[in-house]
Amino acid sequence: MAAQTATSKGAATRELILDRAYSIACREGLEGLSIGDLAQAVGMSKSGVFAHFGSREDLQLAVLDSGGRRFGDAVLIPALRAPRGLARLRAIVGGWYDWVRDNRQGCLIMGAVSEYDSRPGVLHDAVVTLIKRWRDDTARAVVMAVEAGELRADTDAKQLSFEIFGFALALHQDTRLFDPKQARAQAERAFDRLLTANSP
Amino acid sequence: MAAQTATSKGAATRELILDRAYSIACREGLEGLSIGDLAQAVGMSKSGVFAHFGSREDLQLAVLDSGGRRFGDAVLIPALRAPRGLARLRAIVGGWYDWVRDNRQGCLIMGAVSEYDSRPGVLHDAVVTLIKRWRDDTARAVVMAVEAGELRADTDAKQLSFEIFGFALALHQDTRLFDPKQARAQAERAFDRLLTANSP
DNA sequence: AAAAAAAACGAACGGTCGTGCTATTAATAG
DNA sequence: CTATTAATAGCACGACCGTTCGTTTTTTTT
Repeated sequence: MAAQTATSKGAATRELILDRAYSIACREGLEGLSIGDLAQAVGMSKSGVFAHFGSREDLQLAVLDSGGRRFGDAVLIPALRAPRGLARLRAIVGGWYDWVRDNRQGCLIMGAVSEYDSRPGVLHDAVVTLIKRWRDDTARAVVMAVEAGELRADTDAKQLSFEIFGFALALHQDTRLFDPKQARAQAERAFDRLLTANSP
Repeated sequence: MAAQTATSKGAATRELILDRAYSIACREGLEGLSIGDLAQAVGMSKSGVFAHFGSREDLQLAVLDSGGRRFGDAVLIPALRAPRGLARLRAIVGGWYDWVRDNRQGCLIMGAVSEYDSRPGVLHDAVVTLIKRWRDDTARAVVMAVEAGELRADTDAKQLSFEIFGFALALHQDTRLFDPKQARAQAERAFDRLLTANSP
């Protein structure tokens, strides 16, 4: 069978479809993503698109998953290159703030949280898993900063990451509703004040 | 014509419709609210419901407006009975936290923010107006607390209300995604820490 | 009680939705 | 180059969408 190409034709177009689907879902939400619109966006027939996923729900799951990967690649992975401790925590938060700025048309994951937070189902579960992992990563970074002696020893990592999340949510909201630059400045300042309040 | 009844029949059923619409939209969002479902929920015909609003968009606007009134009645108005200053600020935040707890099936306004933050139109504008007023009320309460000497004189009211909003957003999210009681505790603590950090 | 006005109904319209099916075309394997 | 398999198109389906319109029922006014 010899060395098989990395991506067969099918997998390649599936990737293309997911790409368009992601950008539609960023604006319209996962619930606002329709197969007809998506097919038109990629220049295929509805059934052609549909065949790649088997159901709308599976499509939504795949898009959500791709959104999680994008965020990981853009924010979490780069932050892992920063040294453990405060530097890495700053990298996470800074990357996240940049993410909010750069995805001005909407953040898929934030939208998905709103859409599925009170609606049971596989998508709800997927959202919970995504956010939990993300939150845990943040808390872990806090713990390492404590261990490095860069934050007070009695710092509550869960509490701190709760507050960090709050600032990011407020930034996200204000960026879209009001003035992005001012929102960014306020978020930066909020985070800095949080760090000084917890500095040893 | 004599003393007219306060509400004609039409206005009364309109109110009933809005009531059901509100509770549907809390779960499904304003975009997930369909006239057919709504008609079934109130036991009327689709066209009967429709006639009260003239268009779906006007229905959505009316529901959003009713949501704003509900929040005002439940949180903002009661807080005005607290004396100016820190007491009133605490009342606003506490009432808000209670609101998140009591609307477990979802907050209409928070959902609307997500749905329309990046989609231009009358609903976007209505959401912005709603949030802006709400935020200004919070900032005003902060200013009065400063004037009363209960917060440091150099307190930045906009900054503080940004952070308060962040905690409420995080509370909202965690309440639905994770553990409501823990989320509440974290939000309380975050707010308290904020106040102590800014106490004179 | 009769007349006028308001409210609700029922049926239909053109669309779009997700989803099956059956062909047909394109990519891969031998 | 041929045989096999994977990928896509085309079409139709039942369901629901928001909306319109004419009719009927209910409420209000005279």
